[in-house]
Amino acid sequence: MVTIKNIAEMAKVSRTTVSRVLNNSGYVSEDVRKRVEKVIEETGYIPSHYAKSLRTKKTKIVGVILPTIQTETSSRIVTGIGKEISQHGYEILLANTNLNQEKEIEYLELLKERRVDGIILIATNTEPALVEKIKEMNIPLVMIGQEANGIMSVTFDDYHAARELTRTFIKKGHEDIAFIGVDETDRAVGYRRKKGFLDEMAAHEINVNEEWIQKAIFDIDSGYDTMEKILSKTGAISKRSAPTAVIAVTDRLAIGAINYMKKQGIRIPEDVAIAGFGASEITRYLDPPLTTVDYHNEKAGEEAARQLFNRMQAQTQEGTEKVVLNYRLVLRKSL
Amino acid sequence: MVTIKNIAEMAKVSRTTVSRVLNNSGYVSEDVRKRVEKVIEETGYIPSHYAKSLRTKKTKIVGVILPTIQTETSSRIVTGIGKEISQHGYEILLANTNLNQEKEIEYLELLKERRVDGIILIATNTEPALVEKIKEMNIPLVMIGQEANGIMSVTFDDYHAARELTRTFIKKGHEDIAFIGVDETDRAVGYRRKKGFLDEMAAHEINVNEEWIQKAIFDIDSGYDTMEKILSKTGAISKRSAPTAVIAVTDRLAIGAINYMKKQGIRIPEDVAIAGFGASEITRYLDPPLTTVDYHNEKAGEEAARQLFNRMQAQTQEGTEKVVLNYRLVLRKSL
DNA sequence: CTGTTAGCGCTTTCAT
DNA sequence: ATGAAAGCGCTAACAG
Repeated sequence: MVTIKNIAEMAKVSRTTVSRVLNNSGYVSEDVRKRVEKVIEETGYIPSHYAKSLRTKKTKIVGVILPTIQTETSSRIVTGIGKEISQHGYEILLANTNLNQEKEIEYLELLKERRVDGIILIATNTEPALVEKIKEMNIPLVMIGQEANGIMSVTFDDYHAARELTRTFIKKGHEDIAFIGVDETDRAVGYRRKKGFLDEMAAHEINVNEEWIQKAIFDIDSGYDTMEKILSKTGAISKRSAPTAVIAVTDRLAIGAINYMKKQGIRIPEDVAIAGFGASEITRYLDPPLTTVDYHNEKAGEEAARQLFNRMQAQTQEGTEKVVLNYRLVLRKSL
Repeated sequence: MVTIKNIAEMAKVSRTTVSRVLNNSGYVSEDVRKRVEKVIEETGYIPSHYAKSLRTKKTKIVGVILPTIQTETSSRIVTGIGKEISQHGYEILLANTNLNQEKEIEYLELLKERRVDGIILIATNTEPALVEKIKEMNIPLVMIGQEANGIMSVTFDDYHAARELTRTFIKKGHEDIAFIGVDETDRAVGYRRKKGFLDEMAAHEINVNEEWIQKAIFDIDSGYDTMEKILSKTGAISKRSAPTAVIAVTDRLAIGAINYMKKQGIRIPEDVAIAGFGASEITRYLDPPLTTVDYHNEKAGEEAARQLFNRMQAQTQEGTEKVVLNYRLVLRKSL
């Protein structure tokens, strides 16, 4: 592999000079520059980025830790991050935990070993062990999707989105609304969306039927099963014996629920209205098209990258700006 | 940032010794090892991976170039790659071209600059400029999804998958089959799948209606539009005036086509049968569930990683093994 | 405008 | 069993 030293010798200049033409820094006379460039051209020399890093203390890499790349949310966020950072000559080092929470901490260490300039964490939880680890890392880090004390974050306005969505159902005359949620260790998806729903119901003084509030896991089949469970419950509190509407905390859960209902001959939205969260591409093409909440995931990725760069420039570890992105209700025929 | 030198001083040993305990290489007496480990523990020292790379000439990074991460194919492949390489202490450096072909070549240079140990390219074309660039790169590289002379690859058996799928349609009594393809610069998806279709039709001596063979681009709406176009054509060659079946080269195209047909009141599969390729998750949950071809994308990623490691170990740049993965027809109600 | 020198943090002979 | 010395490829004072 040809090095800067070889180039210097061949062009009969010093390594410094070669470095200067490489980086367009300092003075280099035209003819020397030409000579050096010619040699570089001929040899196909490509400078070693990590040798450079050793001196400059900058790897120009940001580590991205995520629970899985196989959701539209994640892949859109990663796309957004990539767009923003590539403009600054940065690249993404990918750390996929495959939903294994322990690996989040492992990967933080790994990324430190790699001396990444910053980290973006697409989080699914805010467990103390994780938060603590992040704080002792001493590397600029921004979290997406969850927020925690003293950590920079870009989050979605889950609470208000859930409230507004719920309000929309209520306005359409629904009172018997079922809710398919997920575990509350996921503060954003599990806790806040549910709280938004409950608070809005309470604000309208509508009783909720506890049996219609169920917890699922993150996949389509679970939406199916959970819907079955809900419909098997009689409405002890409610006037009616079955809900007229369902709010699912993700589009996939909603799709599963719809599948179960269709199988039972329940018409959507005539018999039961439904909505999800996430605005996954397919929701537009479902029959009927699914009402959902668009969170601008790609923007979130871009924004997180911008925040990260801000912090990286500001030499300080102080300040923990948090940005909360807005959302957009996508009203479609399912409601 | 604490370095190996600091540790050495604090433990009153040489850097060499610290290095030895770090890497479990050579002899280190028990008490010295203990002493060093204690200091490492106390200081929270984490060795710099790229400083190590500078000496060892191994970055333990594989670059992954892909057209977009926002398809299930890509994200599954990346997951597969990640699983395989993380077992060897490798990480993924992500290079997302966002469907900009020129960037493929740009990123090859970038990855070389980063001195990645190997590259996996999820390819959408095999243009001469690209192939040439790859060959002069002198870095182990395996291509996924496309194949080219002298380049290692992991590909899907598009040709036979298309033939078998077509045969299945024919066996069910279909002769008037429309085909929604894509541009043939994509040899795998555009050319091979089409060729498989045509050859199988020819083998059964069934005439194809040229007007029912249309070219789309890679999105759902294009499937919709193309289906509209096909149904607007009268069947000049065929006995009937409209196709009784449609083969779309991707699931998304099929979904678009289905949406158009549903809108026209065409029943599936009673009036028109349809199938796609890719086995995207949603196909199971469509109404009716979509017949499709499962290509085991995650396995493809793993396999590509394994091939890459083989090549990286074999010091030679010789040999260009190509593996062709098998597929699985997923027969569902849409056919 | 150009070169000399030193050093980033690590590993690897080669001695001892 | 441990250490000294050299060097990986690059950049950054500092001289001149």
